[in-house]
Amino acid sequence: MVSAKHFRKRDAILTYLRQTDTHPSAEMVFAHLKDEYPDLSLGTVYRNLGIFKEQGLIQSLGTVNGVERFDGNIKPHVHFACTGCDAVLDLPGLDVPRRLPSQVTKLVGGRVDSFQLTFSGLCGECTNQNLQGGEIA
Amino acid sequence: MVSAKHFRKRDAILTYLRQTDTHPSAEMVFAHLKDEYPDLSLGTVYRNLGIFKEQGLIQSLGTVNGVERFDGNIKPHVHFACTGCDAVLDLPGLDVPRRLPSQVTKLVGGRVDSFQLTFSGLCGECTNQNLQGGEIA
DNA sequence: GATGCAAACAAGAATGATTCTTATTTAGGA
DNA sequence: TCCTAAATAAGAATCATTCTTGTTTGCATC
Repeated sequence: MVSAKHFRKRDAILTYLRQTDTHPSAEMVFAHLKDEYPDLSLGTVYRNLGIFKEQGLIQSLGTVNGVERFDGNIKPHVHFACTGCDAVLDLPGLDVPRRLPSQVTKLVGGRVDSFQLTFSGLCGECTNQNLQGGEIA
Repeated sequence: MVSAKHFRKRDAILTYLRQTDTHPSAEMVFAHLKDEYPDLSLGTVYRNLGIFKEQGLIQSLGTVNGVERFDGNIKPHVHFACTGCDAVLDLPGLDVPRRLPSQVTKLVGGRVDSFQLTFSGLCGECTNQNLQGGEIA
């Protein structure tokens, strides 16, 4: 049995990361799983996120507003980060330049493992809210 | 006089960021300027980096190993981060795809302000060290 | 079924980067 | 000279993240 009782919480963390498209932080993962696993601790989430990252099962998107965000989808793809609501969205269908990594390898003279392309700005929702309300402060 | 005595340290911070290509952290800026300004405080560096960032005079490259790195060059360009020695290098001459931002704007339905493309891996120096010594631990 | 071991875990302490607070100093104008 | 606002130093406070310690769980062996 791959998913023994022993690994229930660990599996739940990984499963959630693979299901969601919210690119959650450790805190967000914790909040989501707290209902189903009332005795889950934030430390356990952090530890397992670290393990998954090390194993290459998930990827880190770097920090948004000082908080690290994670992605269960490890295929290279492009992200958009909203500076208004801190949402992180996938940008599917955007082709990532294929030639670039090998160009980089030549330039650096080392080894290129991965890359990360993130656009940032205001998402549609935040833009609309700004236009309607006008109450930014 | 634009650069009054009052703004000496502030100017020094910005000037250093514009001169160097090391993409320093707050701590690194502080260490560099400490010689010339012995009574500079780390808090002043942080505060001014924040101000510059807000004013768009510098850009943040996000965190490398949990530490935020800054760049005095605000023109869009590509970076390489070495996971071995935490160096961050410019990759000049790499063309950033021009069509992408407008594509993103359409997809997101909001506003795109900037993007960030960072490759990561082992730089040439770290690769050589690994090959020679073999002593990674 | 009892025993021992190793992985997983909870809880909270500790760390480290970053921000905030407070009181002081400086520059420039009235 | 006096006043005001910006800049500053120093250290306290905060917050995300990691580490430590002791406990529990599952599994293999007896």
